[in-house]
Amino acid sequence: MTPNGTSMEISQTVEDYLKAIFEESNPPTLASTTAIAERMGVTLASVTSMLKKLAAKTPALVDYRKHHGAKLTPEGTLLALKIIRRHRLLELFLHDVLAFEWDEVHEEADRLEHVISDAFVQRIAIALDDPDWDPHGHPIPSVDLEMPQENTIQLYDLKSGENGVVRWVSDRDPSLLRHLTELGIALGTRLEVRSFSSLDENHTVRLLETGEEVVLGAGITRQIGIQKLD
Amino acid sequence: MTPNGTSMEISQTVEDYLKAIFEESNPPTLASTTAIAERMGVTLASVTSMLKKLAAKTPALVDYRKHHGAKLTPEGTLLALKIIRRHRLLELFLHDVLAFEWDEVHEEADRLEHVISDAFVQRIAIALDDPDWDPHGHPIPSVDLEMPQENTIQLYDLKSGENGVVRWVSDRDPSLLRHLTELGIALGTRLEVRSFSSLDENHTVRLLETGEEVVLGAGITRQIGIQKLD
DNA sequence: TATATAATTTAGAAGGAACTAAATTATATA
DNA sequence: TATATAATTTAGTTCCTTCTAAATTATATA
Ligand SMILES: [Mn+2]
Ligand SMILES: [Mn+2]
Ligand SMILES: [Mn+2]
Ligand SMILES: [Mn+2]
Repeated sequence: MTPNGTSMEISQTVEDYLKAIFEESNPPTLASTTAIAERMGVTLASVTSMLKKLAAKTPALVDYRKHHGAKLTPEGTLLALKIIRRHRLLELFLHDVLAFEWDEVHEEADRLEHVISDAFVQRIAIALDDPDWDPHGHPIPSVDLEMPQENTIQLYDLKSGENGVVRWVSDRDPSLLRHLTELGIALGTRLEVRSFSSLDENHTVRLLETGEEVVLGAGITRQIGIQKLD
Repeated sequence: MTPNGTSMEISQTVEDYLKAIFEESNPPTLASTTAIAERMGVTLASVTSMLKKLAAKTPALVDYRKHHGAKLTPEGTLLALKIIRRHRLLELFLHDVLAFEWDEVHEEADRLEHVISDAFVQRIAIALDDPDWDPHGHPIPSVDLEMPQENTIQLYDLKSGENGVVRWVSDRDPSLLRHLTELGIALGTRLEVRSFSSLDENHTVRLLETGEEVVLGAGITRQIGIQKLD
């Protein structure tokens, strides 16, 4: 009997697949084989064979539609949330307690998340006072795996003249995070969109704290989450 | 180019073998296949094939003598020390920072030691102020992999009438550690051997702090390291 | 030295997770 | 609807690590 209440062993690899499928399946859609393969850095063939394995387990961890993709079953979702909780708690712990920069924590957490015990998770959760958000502003599932809700849009979708606060930033690319730090953009930064050019998809944005203006391409504005103001 | 200056990947499994060989080879002796197999909880056949692999690498990590056992080469020794440093720093970190009990840390560290980055090691070393001893009194190799020296004997070898201080305790068996805690034996505890019975190998020991007398079998006295007093 | 016992090695197989190359199915476009 | 292209699956291997069972070598004892 494993900690998740089912009786099966979950390998590190399976944990990573579940997380990838969770992150690729925006509720209505199925996660495509290609998207999973890209995210995991493995071959399409590897993904196919893993999806078949995950679907064949009892209970099934994914619902797999041949040639169309897969989505998590309720059991798979719980396991994914459990790993995401570990990942995000670890990130915050590394950041707040061990003084890692926000561009360093993701990679480290990606390895640690598979080996820490439940006791370890519990202890860092206590040390951090049961937090809701990780260093990139992503919600941390609670002990009973409920996700804190937030209401955000991509900076990309903020219209000219609108104001907002930075609520989350993608953590997949450390160099993006370092770049934002240099620009003076962090969680909580307030800003106003001055203009958008549909030609090159550049936003010109004014940072309200400093008054500075910066020009940001879609490669950046799609990686930033905004809560609208006003 | 890996951090150890050689160009090869070391799997978690190999790391565990190196550690086991290190711990089983008291300098003059070779580590026997049997001892390694027992320590690792694998089959003799598995050990043999791994020893052959480790000896075949360039540079060789072990010096393997068919039918007699193996010992680490200088390269293997450095790798082993590096892992042992991680292990012991982790144990101390778990104990001092995350409030793990001394009987809980070994198992957790045994998993974490293989996945933390050099940056993580460095940061916990700083947080702990570059410590010399782990929670069980074992020496922590320094950054340049030098072992702090200590001069201890097994409590088993302390003679009737002699005094000593507890300097280390084996951490392999959590129940032993909990038992010692209950008896009031910890690192730093001073004691005097009152008597030894060669019939059952029991020591009768007086704890100097409390004056209490306890009877300890060889299964315990061999797992405790003593620095002689006087 | 012969023999029994213990320790070790070899041979063959298996499971998990990945890969490449070939085959198939779906989708987009003419 | 036919065809081209993209996405996915299948088949067959490989690598790593472990295992069991059989064979071999070392050591202890008579
Ligand atoms: Mn992350
Ligand atoms: Mn991961
Ligand atoms: Mn230990
Ligand atoms: Mn280990």
